[in-house]
Amino acid sequence: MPSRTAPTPRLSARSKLIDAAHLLVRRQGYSATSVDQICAAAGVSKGSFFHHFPSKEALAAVAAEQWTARAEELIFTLPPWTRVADPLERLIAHIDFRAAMLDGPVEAFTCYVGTMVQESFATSEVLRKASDASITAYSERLAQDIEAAITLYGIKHGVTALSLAYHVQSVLQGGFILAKSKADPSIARETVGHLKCYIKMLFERG
Amino acid sequence: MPSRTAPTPRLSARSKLIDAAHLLVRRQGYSATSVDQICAAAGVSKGSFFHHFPSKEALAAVAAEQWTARAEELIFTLPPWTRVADPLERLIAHIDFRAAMLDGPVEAFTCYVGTMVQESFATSEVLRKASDASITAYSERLAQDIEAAITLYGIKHGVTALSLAYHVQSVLQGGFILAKSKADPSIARETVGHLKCYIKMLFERG
DNA sequence: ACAAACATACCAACTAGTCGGTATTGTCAT
DNA sequence: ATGACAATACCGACTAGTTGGTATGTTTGT
Repeated sequence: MPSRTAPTPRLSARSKLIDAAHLLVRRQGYSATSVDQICAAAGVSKGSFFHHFPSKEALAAVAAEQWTARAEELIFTLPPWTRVADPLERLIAHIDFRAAMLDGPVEAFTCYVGTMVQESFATSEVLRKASDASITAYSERLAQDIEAAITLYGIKHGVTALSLAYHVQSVLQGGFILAKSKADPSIARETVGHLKCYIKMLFERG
Repeated sequence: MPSRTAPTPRLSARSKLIDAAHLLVRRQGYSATSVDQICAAAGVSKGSFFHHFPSKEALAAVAAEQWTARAEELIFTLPPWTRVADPLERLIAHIDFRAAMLDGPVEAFTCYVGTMVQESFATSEVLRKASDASITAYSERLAQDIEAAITLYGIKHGVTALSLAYHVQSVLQGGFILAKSKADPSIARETVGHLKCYIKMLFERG
């Protein structure tokens, strides 16, 4: 005799909660997102929530780790241009890719950890560090490609790879804020255009 | 006979509430800041709060206007370099000034409206528009100086004044996020350094 | 049988906002 | 100057609903 309730693939509640956290926090921010909301969006009961996570803060921190993994895959692994041989070409393709992502509803391309750290940097070291880890991982990964491009082509003004990688992060995060305030991603694409222009000038043959 | 209670300069509760909102929202974000907290920080009762403002949202919107006025004065009027004759020199001085501001505790130099819009863009059109108005006002004001510099010296790649002004905003806002995640302003100064480098290259004689 | 996964009912603390009232002010006739 | 009067500024207790988190179970896979 089959059980009444569906077989419910186990361990899925956990990842559904993380997905829901990504979705809701990107849309409303961390504080404005309640545990009940996350549970409802994930289709999971509150008891289940606190079975998997000791607190809302703990879920948010795990969701930050997950966000890093997701970005690594979506931005540094899956796209075909990540296998382009020339590192400068790869870097420019990276910028173009980030610009192309800036389309559709704002909450679909903005950054989970960037949104979260704004509200939590002063009140939760756990969340601040989780956000920092994600941003740092992205920047250090990107710095590898930049470093290779510098080695191959040189760069003006003694710019360092890691510093430029953080600058890329900065322009993206700032672009998200402008896109939010205008409810329109075009301004963010424009700002990333400036970034591309800057990088190309840095690598131009003097 | 003097009255027992102090003369209490009237209308001060209103501005004290606005100041408290700036302080607390920059530190904790909008949602995490309660009306009670704002009242306590301002030394004002809750009854008084709702006498001056119909809602928390309304205070936040008025505080955004006030933030614009404050920025206009602090950044575009008071500093002596705003009277430098050469517009390009003035623009570079502006960037240097913004970089120099990035010092001390993070919540002391970050942006009230940038923080607020992150959480409210999807849930409150009132706050989104109030934030946008502030960011737009800053950018359009800065674009005047950039326009003058372009007229005088020309610029590479057909960059427009307003677009570059928004790029400046973007880098600043992004720098704030990095500073928050690292609990250290130095990374933000570095990113503004890249911005300065970009602008100088754009205006270099070809 | 056993532990992990899930659910429901519940709690104390906190939330934005209301309400009835008091204190302080400026205005104006005297 | 002074007293009457209305308007504005201010106060703190209250409410209805929400918050993160807990306590106590039931279901499920092995």
